[in-house]
Amino acid sequence: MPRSDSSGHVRNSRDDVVAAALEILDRQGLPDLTMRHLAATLEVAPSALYWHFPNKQSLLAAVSDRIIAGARPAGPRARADDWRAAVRAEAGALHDALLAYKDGAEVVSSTLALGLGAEALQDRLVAALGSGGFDERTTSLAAETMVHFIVGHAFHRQQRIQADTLGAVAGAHSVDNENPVAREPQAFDLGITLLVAGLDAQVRRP
Amino acid sequence: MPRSDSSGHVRNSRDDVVAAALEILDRQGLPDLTMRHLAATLEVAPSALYWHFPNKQSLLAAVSDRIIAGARPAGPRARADDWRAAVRAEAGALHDALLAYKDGAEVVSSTLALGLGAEALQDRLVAALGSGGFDERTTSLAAETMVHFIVGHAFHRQQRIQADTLGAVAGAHSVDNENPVAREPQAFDLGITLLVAGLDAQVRRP
DNA sequence: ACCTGAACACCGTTCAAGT
DNA sequence: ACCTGAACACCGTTCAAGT
Repeated sequence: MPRSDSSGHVRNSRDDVVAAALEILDRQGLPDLTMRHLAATLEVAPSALYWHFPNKQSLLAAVSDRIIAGARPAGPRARADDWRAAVRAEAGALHDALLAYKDGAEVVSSTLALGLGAEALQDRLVAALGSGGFDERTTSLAAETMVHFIVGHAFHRQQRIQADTLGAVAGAHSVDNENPVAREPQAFDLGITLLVAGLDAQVRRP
Repeated sequence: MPRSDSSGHVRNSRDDVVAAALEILDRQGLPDLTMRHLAATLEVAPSALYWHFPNKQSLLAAVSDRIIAGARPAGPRARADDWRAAVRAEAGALHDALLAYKDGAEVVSSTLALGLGAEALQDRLVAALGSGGFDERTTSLAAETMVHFIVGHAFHRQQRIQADTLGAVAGAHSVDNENPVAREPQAFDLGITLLVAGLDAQVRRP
């Protein structure tokens, strides 16, 4: 929450800026998340944002980190020694977090690719894989593969949701049965199943 | 190759435009591939490009399709019944194609996510999986998972190459032994191995 | 079939200066 | 510690008109 000083001027903290950015992202989408638009929302000049962040990319990195930090595994906590359950829970939580904000997957994807922040994604999967007894190399590689799948899948899916939203206005046809978005959750689970099965095989025949 | 008409004016075909775009991409990178810069290269006004393409995204989709079409499996052709070898060959070829042009993975990634073109990527993997005897659903899901991995991995890697290129100028330190890019090819193979092993398990216990 | 010219409505970023 | 004002150097896209 922004505070005003003694003269009534509103002053923003770095967190205020990130929160406002996240709100624009979720309500309007990434194309509308411009420095100028964000500044207008905060009622400051665009140049004021550069006191908080050196450039737009680092702002987006902060937004990414916040999106990922919001990932919470649902359901009962997995037993500490059940790496399969732990991986499924973590992957599902991360997937949901990316879908929680409009264009969330795209923002995280770009931040990830540029090598700024978002390492939390991989770190959490590495931790979930911990009790599997894999060597370090296999663990980090498996985690990386899963990150690519999770982010790629969420990105792709979020785009289809948006296309469907526009198409629903224009096309006006759409049988629930054929809705490709509706059967997506299963597709995500099956992808994770495939990766877990691959790791399983790796364990038994190393 | 552009042709000139009787009055000596150069006229560009759609293919000329794509070729010029691909050249800018490879030499200068995606940030420099602007409609205005591309137009200048072709010695036309920026608005001329809109006779060939309705917008920039569709231009990038055409560029993506060309990048993917350049993927050629290396080595001897796999036996028709060996889906594991076929998948490995196809995945490797697609990976190499994405890396063949600067920022190639990023261009294909965005086109893919936006749902314009680049379906050839998934189609080729579906074909390679053909002799595996998987049901249609498993096949298309496995192909999709692989696409996410291949593109995500190549994107990530291409970004690190660029960071290293810049860092080499600034940092001036870099022991070959610790070079993270150098040990990447193996990482890619291991990821594919994981996915193939997962499918293998799926075959035996369906 | 392919292009020009001019305009519209924007961008991210820098920097000296202000409180 | 946080912001303003003004400027720089760009963008993608549209559209009437030209050959």
